[in-house]
Amino acid sequence: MSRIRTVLVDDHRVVQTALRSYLESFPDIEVVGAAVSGEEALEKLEGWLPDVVVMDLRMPGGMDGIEATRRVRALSPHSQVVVLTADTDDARVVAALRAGAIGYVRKDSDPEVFLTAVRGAARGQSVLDPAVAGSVLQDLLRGGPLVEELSEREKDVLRQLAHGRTNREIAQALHVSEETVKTHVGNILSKLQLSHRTQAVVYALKQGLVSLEDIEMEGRGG
Amino acid sequence: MSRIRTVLVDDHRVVQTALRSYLESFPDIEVVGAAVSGEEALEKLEGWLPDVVVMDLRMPGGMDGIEATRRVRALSPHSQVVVLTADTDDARVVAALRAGAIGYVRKDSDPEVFLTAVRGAARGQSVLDPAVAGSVLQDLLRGGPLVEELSEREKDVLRQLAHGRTNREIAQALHVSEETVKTHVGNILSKLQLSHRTQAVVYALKQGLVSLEDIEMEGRGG
DNA sequence: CCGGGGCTCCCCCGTTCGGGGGAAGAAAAA
DNA sequence: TTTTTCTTCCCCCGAACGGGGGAGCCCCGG
Repeated sequence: MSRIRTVLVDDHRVVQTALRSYLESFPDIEVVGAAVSGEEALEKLEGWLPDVVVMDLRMPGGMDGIEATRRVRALSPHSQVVVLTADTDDARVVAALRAGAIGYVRKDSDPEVFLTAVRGAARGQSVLDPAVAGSVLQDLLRGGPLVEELSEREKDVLRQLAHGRTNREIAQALHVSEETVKTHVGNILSKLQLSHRTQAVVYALKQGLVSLEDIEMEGRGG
Repeated sequence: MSRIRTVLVDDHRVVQTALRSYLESFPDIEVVGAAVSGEEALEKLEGWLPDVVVMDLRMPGGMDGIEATRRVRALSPHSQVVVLTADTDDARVVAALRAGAIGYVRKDSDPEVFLTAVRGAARGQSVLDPAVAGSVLQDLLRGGPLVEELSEREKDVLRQLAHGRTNREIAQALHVSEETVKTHVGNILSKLQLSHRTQAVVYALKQGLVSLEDIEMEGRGG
């Protein structure tokens, strides 16, 4: 039986290299490629022909791990995606599974779980980290992430909200009237079933719509 | 010359195991121990007698990597601490260096940088990730993180803010009047030189005062 | 063709925020 | 000791916010 062709997608190159070293210490696993972004992974995917793609959810740049998972599955249905992430947030895990991931392992899990997930994925078996499988399934049952219900414009406004801007500032940034922004904010809160913009910001961050690192603090010296 | 005695402190056990595999592939490095928390590392430190402690900043539990670094240095001055973290936020890096770390490497750096930092630390040399060394130095010059200027009570309020609560809700949670909360919020914004509570929330998250994972979304159907 | 959704803008209204001021007690620092 | 800081609470006021309504425009799908 041939070795499991594995690809690593993680923007943390130190971690990526370490994972490669770890996985290759097992004779049944072969690391045939690695990428630091979803874009890079997709470019090279057809050249690698992997059985398993180990995907980090949290990545900088335009494409996050969820979107990357979706496209990997579309481009190469044979390749199974195992999500390996530090994320403890159920919402994003659920989104990843919806996007076509077959396995999910947290970085703080026992390494044996990770190995099992990779080997399982190669056989088409789903291995979910037991630490969160329960709550994730609950999430799946009770409906998907509400962000996806947001229109593009509403996501724009939500991103602006996450920068701590007022309606007026958002109006200027997006070149619309303050009234329009009010409408969007109202619709966002309504769709997300929240009541304050502060909650919307936390929600945006949890969903990965914006990254904390992307936010330059305004209005302070420094 | 004997091998560099190294200890890994990272709550991500998958990553920790992978790093061990990676480091041990080099003949001059020996991994003599590993811990998933600052507490565990300190307990076993004197048994390990490491030359280098590789420390992740972001860890759950009572002690974070910064406090752990401080105590490692106090308990075993021979052991040099290299911070290895996904954190892209300067503030916490500066805090870690203040706490006595000699090296700092981001997880998305070139693995070579990490190796250099470990080997340098063993010789007492400081290796700072060039990707951020500049901005970190600026931070050091312009003074420490503003959070430290906040009183305990103000941090309590800031944590509440991060949950998207209104002044009234915070008042109930902390068992004080709404007026008191208003005072605290005002002082927080003033001290942090911000103008909206939403910005304060982002600030709290960036500083690690609260973790995104700690925040249970309220006010939505779930 | 007509309906629905998205984007834009406007009105009104009550609530929440943020900033200004002051004040009292307790605890810690000078 | 005096002084400062922290914590608590109160006042007033203007600005910002959230919810409700309506309206016109465009585009896509039935």
